[in-house]
Amino acid sequence: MASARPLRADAARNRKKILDAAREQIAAHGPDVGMDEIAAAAGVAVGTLYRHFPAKTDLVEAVVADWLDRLADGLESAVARLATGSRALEEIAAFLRHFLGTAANDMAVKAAARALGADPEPDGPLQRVTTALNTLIRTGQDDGDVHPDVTLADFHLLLDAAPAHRDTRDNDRWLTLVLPGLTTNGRPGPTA
Amino acid sequence: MASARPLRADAARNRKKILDAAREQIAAHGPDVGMDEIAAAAGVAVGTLYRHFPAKTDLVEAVVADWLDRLADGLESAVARLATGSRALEEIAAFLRHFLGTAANDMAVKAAARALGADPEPDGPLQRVTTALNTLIRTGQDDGDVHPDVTLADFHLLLDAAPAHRDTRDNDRWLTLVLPGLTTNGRPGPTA
Amino acid sequence: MASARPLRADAARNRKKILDAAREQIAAHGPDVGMDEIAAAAGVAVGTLYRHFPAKTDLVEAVVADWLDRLADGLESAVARLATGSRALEEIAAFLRHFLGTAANDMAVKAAARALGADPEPDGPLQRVTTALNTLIRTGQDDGDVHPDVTLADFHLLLDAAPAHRDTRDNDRWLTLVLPGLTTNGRPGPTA
Amino acid sequence: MASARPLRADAARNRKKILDAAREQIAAHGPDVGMDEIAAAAGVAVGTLYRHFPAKTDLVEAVVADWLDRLADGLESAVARLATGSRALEEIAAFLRHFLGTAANDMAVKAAARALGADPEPDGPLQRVTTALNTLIRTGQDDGDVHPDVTLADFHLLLDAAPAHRDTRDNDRWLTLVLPGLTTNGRPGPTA
DNA sequence: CATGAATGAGCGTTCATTCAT
DNA sequence: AATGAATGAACGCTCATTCAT
Repeated sequence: MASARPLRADAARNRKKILDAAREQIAAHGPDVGMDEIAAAAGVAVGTLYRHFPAKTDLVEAVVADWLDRLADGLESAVARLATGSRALEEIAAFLRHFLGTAANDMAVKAAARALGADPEPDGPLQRVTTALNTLIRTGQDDGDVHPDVTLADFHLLLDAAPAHRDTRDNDRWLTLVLPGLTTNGRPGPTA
Repeated sequence: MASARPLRADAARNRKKILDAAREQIAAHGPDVGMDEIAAAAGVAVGTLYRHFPAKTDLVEAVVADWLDRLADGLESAVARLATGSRALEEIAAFLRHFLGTAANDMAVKAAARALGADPEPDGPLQRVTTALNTLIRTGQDDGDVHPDVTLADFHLLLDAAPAHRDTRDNDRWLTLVLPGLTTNGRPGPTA
Repeated sequence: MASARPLRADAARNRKKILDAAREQIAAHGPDVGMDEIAAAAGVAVGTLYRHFPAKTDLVEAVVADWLDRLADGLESAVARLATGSRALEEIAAFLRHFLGTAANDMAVKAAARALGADPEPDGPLQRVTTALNTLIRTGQDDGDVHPDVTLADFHLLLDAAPAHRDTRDNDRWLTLVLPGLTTNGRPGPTA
Repeated sequence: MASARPLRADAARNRKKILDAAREQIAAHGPDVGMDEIAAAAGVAVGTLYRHFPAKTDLVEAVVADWLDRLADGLESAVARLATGSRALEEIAAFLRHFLGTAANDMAVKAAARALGADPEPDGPLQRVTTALNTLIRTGQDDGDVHPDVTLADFHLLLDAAPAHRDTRDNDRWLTLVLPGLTTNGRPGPTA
């Protein structure tokens, strides 16, 4: 049972072009870029855009889902690395750093992170992110690195409106400030 | 000799009504609310809005300035309390908590925080905020509580990304996570 | 039976200030200047402006009437000079030249000339202009200078289309082109 | 390879409908008619207006250009007729008469004539008008009919604010009054 | 009477969305 | 299925006019 539509080859190609163009345009000019501009950037007509995404909302959601997919890929790789001796806290830090870097995707990412709090439809990319992140957190806690009261919700809280600066220095500094709160070292908590 | 124009009693009342309505509407529906809606919420006609604020930009800026004014008041009180034995770190925490609470102002506040990085016109409310916050930081560092490498820019970084939730529990949790990074305890830094 | 209202001294002064300001502003920025701008230029508040002229139309009409008054003054002087041997055709030429010069009043004058076709309320300034101009025409025809078929309507026709340039050279050239059609020399007509 | 875009059949039809409606509306109610009114008169939505003419300015310019195009057609036909024995002065008179008749286009024509003094972009309709008119003038001068000092600028002067009456009688009379100034008969000039 | 703040219809323009080609 | 022209509600803003002070 394929998910409703197998999608012809050229249609799939168009879908990708649109998604890429949308990400770029939204990143470059904020979420208020016109549909026409996105269409032009994708090299298609508006009509085509609407054939793939019935409303602007749908397009934005698809961009976010696309982005979450990549995040999930990264996180699952991180989880895999745990088996080869990598330390969970370091992977978490790397994830945060990567998130902020990607967040050069700026405005769109905000909406994306906001979606982190939304309904995680089973098997959706959000579910994969959630699962992988939870694994990292629990492992980090087992290692004694991550503070025992840390949950997924904390990441939501921190990343919801993460600094969308494209300045690496700012991102690094933000990490420096925020990481202690997640660790046993920085916050000798109830369990310590 | 008031600053340029004494402003008639009823005009001043209207100005306040508009500012209040604008804050509420922007908080409720984001910065894209129509001027007509703000006017309706304020119980005046659009023309009146424009008499007081020549362009939407000016209105938003005024809302932000208004909010910064209150922040400055709070911060200066905090600075004053230092003289009576209050501890700077505690005042900083209180300030952050207050900021998040006020930030039920939601979207508008974001713009405000963003303005923290903007040009601090001398004697403007931003200048007052800056000055007071710097005093708190420096005092906290002299107390040995605040990490020596913390600067005003760090607050900008953190507050820019502050969760604009109106949930007190979330706000408290955010503070718990973020505070360690600002202290010598949480982050035994280079100086320690 | 004074014409409805004797008008207090200061009110009369205000009326004049407004009229002058209106002429200047309309001349300078076209007939679309805002009432506020005219009021400001007159040094009064809009309300005062509306007390004197219930609608913008009335103000413009008053400006035109004012201008016609001056024209009438000039024309009546011209008529008076006929008695001392002045030639009517020359006076007509002088009048046209003066009209064009005044027309540096530009846009407003157009409306004025247009009004020349409007209802000439008895004893109004338009009536004076009409009477004097008719006298000049008839005298010029008696002199054998002005073509016998020329009427007041011809002046309306020509002046309606007068170039509202402030360039004297253009005005002189226009006169050169137009004058022959009004004379027996230039147009050896049916009677000649 | 048409000039940039071939334009779909229906789009071209709409463009014409809009241009026609604009000419009519502007003629009827002056250049300040609302875009909505023009759109309604054309039987399209405002958006369509803006698709064809990005700003009101562009629409008005197009109306003028359209009108100049027709003028140019007429003038070039006149020039062509010179070869078949037609007299230049008569063609000039016919042109003026036609201009005034067309000028029932009223207000729009004013702007058009004003444009006559504007930059004659090469190959634009204005250029064609200029060229043809110059030919007529020069030929008329060679014929000994048109006064030797007459130039294109004189036509600009006369037509700039030509009587936009739609009354044929008025137009004929205006021509009668103005023509002598352009001829050697009416104005026995320096050369005569 | 003068003042100037308030009114609100109207304007030019944009843009998500629809639909004829 | 793709195209891009058409739609029309909505927006920010202006300005002649009214009316409380």
